[in-house]
Amino acid sequence: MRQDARENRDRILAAAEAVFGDLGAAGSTEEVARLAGVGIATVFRHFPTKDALVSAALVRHFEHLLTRADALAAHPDQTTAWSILLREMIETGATKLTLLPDDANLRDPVLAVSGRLKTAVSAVLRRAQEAGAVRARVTVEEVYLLIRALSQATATMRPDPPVLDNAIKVIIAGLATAKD
Amino acid sequence: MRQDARENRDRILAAAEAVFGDLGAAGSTEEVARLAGVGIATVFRHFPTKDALVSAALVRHFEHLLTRADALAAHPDQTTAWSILLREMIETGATKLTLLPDDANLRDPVLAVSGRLKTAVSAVLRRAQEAGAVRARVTVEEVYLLIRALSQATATMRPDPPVLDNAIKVIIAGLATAKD
Amino acid sequence: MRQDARENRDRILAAAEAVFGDLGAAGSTEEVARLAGVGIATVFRHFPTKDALVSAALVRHFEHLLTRADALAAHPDQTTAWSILLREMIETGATKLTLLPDDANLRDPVLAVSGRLKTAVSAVLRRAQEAGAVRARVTVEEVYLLIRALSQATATMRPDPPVLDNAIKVIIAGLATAKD
Amino acid sequence: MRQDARENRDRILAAAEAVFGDLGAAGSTEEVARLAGVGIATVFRHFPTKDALVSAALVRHFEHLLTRADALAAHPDQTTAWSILLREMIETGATKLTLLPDDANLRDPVLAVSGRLKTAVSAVLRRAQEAGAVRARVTVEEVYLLIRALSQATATMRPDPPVLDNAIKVIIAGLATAKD
DNA sequence: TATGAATGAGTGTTCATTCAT
DNA sequence: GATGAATGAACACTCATTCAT
Repeated sequence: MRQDARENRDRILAAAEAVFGDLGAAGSTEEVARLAGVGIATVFRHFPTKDALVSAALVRHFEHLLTRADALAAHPDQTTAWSILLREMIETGATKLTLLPDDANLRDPVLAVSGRLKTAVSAVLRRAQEAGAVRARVTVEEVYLLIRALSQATATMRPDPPVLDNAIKVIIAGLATAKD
Repeated sequence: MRQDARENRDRILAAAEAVFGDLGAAGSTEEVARLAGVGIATVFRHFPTKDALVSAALVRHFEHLLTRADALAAHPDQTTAWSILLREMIETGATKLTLLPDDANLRDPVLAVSGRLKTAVSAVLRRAQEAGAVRARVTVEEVYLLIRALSQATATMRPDPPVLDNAIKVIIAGLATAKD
Repeated sequence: MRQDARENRDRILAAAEAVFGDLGAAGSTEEVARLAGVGIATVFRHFPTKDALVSAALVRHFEHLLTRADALAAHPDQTTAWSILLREMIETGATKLTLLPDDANLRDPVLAVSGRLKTAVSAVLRRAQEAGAVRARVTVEEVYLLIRALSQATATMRPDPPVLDNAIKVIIAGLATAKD
Repeated sequence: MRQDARENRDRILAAAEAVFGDLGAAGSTEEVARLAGVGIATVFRHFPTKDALVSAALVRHFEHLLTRADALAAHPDQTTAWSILLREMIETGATKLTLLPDDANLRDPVLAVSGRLKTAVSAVLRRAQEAGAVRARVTVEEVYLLIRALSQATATMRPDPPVLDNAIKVIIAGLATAKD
């Protein structure tokens, strides 16, 4: 791939994240092209389908979160690391893009990276549990559900920051104390 | 209104709740008509606009929840009442339909009934606080955000029931212990 | 036909003239029903088709003009009679309703009464020619065209009354002096 | 704009003039597309709205007439020039398209060009008055009403050419002799 | 290879006409 | 005989996707 092509690909992905992050998958492909400053056909040359574009944007986002999770795994204070990761996943809209019609549309690459992400999050979670910040019986499944729920709600409902903050604190407190 | 008309109206509303609950407001009016077993024009005779249809479905849902909240306000054990209400609002998809483009589209009746619902929920919440089941500093705002988030996520992600159950327990525990 | 049925028929026709006179054939049948204070099905019981309704309204209008033309034929001053007839046909919208898609839709009764009207107008015209108020070579065809044109324009463009008045004077003067 | 696009634009405008000229603004956009030999979406790419399409067709027509009026202003015989202009405006359907629902829909460009056209017509009219071919008291308002009326009638009623010709002669004679 | 014009299926909405009450 | 609810075909307009330049 030539360099200008790669640059275009990146600009398109960034635009896609902006557009679909705001509007969900209801955002239009043409809007993505406009924001990226390229023609619509260029978008389709890089991503043969709208679904493919959304998937690629998801992958990009998951890769970024994966990097963060790995970094936080090395944090000296695992209690703090855990709450930072939680907050970031919610606030950066880990799943803004999960509004996809149905999961069957998700391409393999998405499943692959989201699997790796889940593993990384599990690792941070386990350390937090060892540090006593999260109850032992909590699994990554319910944590994921809570993260995705709040993250999606943040994208669609745009709550006041202090309200969101309090809600996150409730979850952190709940994870620390919930009896199974 | 004639009896057959009223029956159709009900069938249309039920269909609308199913369609928009699953797909958000992106669901199509024609799909609603098909599911209700009526012609498309019949839908528009009853609800002059897609917005009006979505609003009416919302109102119906909110009215049902309002009834439940009022009933639970008389429950002998307010701690239990609170957790039942929370669970029901999440599981019956209190806000499945909240994916509306923007709240400005919401007709007055929606605002009216949703206002009354919030008041009723606040009442149950306050009793739960007096019973010590919820921390005093918690406000209805963050509770609402958490409910809507989980309820929306339930509609779009269809988590396994035990996972959802655990997530709800986390929230209940968090509300009981979160420091402000 | 029962008396109430006949009354309904008349109310419907009057409403049709009002609605179609204002909006052309683009006016809606339901609006006619509303204005007449009857149900939509009643309109269709009396006139099986929208075309039939428009035609009937036309006939009514033409019959009224026919009466006027016959009366004016007996007027002592044929020059005055002619200009009165012209003015009335234009101002009452003799052809407001001529915006019909195509004349093929016009039912026989319309053709019949419009033929009789044309004959009556021709008679008044001939007298005006004998009185010297209109040039001999003028035929009823061009007069009709001018009347329908101005009448239609009056309905669709709603000119200021003095402007319309001046335009009518131009036509009357032209008819009196035009060389063939 | 690419050349094929410009060609399509022209074909669409020509089709629009044919369709709306015949049927008034009641003609359908799909019919325009069919006649132009393009897909419906192509029409909307060029003209974002039906109103915009009708307006553009109007502008095209008015611009053509404006050119003619300016040319005729230089004609050596202003009496002849006047009657030529009148005839052309009527026969080419200066206002075929004036059946628009309401003038509020007319975009600024339409108002602009129609204003310039009226000015140009006024100039030719004034010269004709100076040449004695039109009475001094006649204003452009009543001339415009007559032109638009006959032109609209020509479009909707398709009179025999000699009948139309005679009607135009009546108007020309009337303008020359009408007392105010 | 990148562009932007063209496409056709789909969406919300209206309206003449038919049918159950 | 009158009512008003139901119907489906049509219309204006949008959007993911393909094709000529």
